[in-house]
Amino acid sequence: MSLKVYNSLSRQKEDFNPINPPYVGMYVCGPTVSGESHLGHARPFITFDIVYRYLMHLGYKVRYVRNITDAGHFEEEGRAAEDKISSKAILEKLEPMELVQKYTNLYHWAMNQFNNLPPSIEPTATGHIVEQIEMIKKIIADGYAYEANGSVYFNVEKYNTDFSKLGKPYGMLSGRNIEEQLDTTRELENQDEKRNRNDFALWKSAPPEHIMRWQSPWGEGFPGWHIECSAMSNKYLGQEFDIHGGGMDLQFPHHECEIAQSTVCNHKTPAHYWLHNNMITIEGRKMGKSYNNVVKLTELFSGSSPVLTQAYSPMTVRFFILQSHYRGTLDFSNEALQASEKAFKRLWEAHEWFAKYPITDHAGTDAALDEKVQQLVAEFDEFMNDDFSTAKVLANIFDLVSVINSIKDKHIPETAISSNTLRLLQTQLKIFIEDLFGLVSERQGDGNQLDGVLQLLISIRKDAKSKRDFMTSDKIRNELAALGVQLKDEKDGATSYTIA
RNA sequence: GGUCCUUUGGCCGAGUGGCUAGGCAAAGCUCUGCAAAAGCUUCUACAGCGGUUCGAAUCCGCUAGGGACCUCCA
Repeated sequence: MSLKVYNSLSRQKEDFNPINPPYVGMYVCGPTVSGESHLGHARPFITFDIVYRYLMHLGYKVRYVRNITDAGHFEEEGRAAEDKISSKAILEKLEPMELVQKYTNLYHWAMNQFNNLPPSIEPTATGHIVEQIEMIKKIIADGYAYEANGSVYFNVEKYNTDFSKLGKPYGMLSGRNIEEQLDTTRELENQDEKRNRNDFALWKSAPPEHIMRWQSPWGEGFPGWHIECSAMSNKYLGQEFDIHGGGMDLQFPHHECEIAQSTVCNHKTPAHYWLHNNMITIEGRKMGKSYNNVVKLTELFSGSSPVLTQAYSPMTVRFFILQSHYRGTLDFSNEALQASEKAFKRLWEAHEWFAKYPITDHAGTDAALDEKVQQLVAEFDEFMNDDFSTAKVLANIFDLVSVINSIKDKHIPETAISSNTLRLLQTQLKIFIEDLFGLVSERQGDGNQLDGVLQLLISIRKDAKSKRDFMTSDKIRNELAALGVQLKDEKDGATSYTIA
């Protein structure tokens, strides 16, 4: 059974066959670090983290390249105006790299909170100005770009005419017909420099107040919005590579432009498989700056956004995202997040208990149950191979959580299921929950000292209970609960605790 | 205006022709000093209308609602 992925280019699920197995090259569009990451940004990075982890699980050697866009317009609220006053001392002026550093750090912090694996290479746009200029030169030399007032534009019409003959029209990824577009595109600034409305900038001449600028054959300026991904994917993954990922909103024009640029330079469509995650919505609308409905990740984790009734942990969010398919929209609401929070807790507690469960050799007494467990486990791979259906895997895992809890509470004897099946379950749950889904324990603060104190309180409470002194035992339990420590009397007489 | 997508139970969300999705919430029971947790049971939906079919949430058409992209955007 092999992996199938939905390819936006062909609009269907295809067998995944890398160009040069066991190697796989994957490029994912990273963030623009001119502001703080929000919940919407979490989706692609968690989605492609799962893709990355699963490809490695299948034995591929993956080079995962995810860029950081740190070139362009960089302004911080309240500081933008100051910057234009040239007489300011250097430390008072807006230094773009300071912003880049600040938001890059925050972004890395958030990725870490989500337990996303770092990519193999994380190139920056500003670190690849030379490569971008070289690529632009090549596009001009081939006749597909022209200069105007120190800016360079890609000639979309010429590209479309020439490459349509080769079956690669502009718009092939997003399913757009460029001829139809001409009358529907809105009026933009600097249209006069362009020969055609569909043309896009490869290099922009920098006006005097623009603080990020580089020397180029066309004068001082900065690269266009699409060229960096072409230049960096080409450099680190080659002219042709396996997977290109990103959010659906990047399909047009960003990815379309990437295809055009790379195709001119290399005469090849850069990526074989284009994977796009769908958007996170809030009350049915896409989360985005223009809608004024963003929930920043720092607000999400601290609960400080006005739309949040409480804080949600990184694992709750990760679990929430995994419960849906990456190609569908996912609607955010407090109710939905709270459901995920509880569900994740239940899943994790069962997994944590079962992972340490000592299994002794025995045959199973309940063949039907044994078979059901095996079936549920076997389907993990099947579902993941079907375009990364994490939601279905989780549904199966919850069926298994019931089985595990039944064993824990002795509603089902351990011997019902054969030790071989139990061991398989143990192994596979660890692989899928921890290694592939990247879920981790959220328990914090259970250092040795704290644990010792709690064990002491539990022991005092147990003595009180045995003397039927429920006043004392309830006082301990209730006051600990008020402090966020919840005690739980287990079936075997022991008491466990969880810290909120 | 153009292109495309979508509409699943109180909420979130899988699912593309016949078989229980799953989670959360709610109700009952079991367990229990009480509580929490857990287990079992119940709630069995597919926007509306029409068509295709032995059979449709799933395919087709129409109607209505919602959304995305066309502009920086994950």
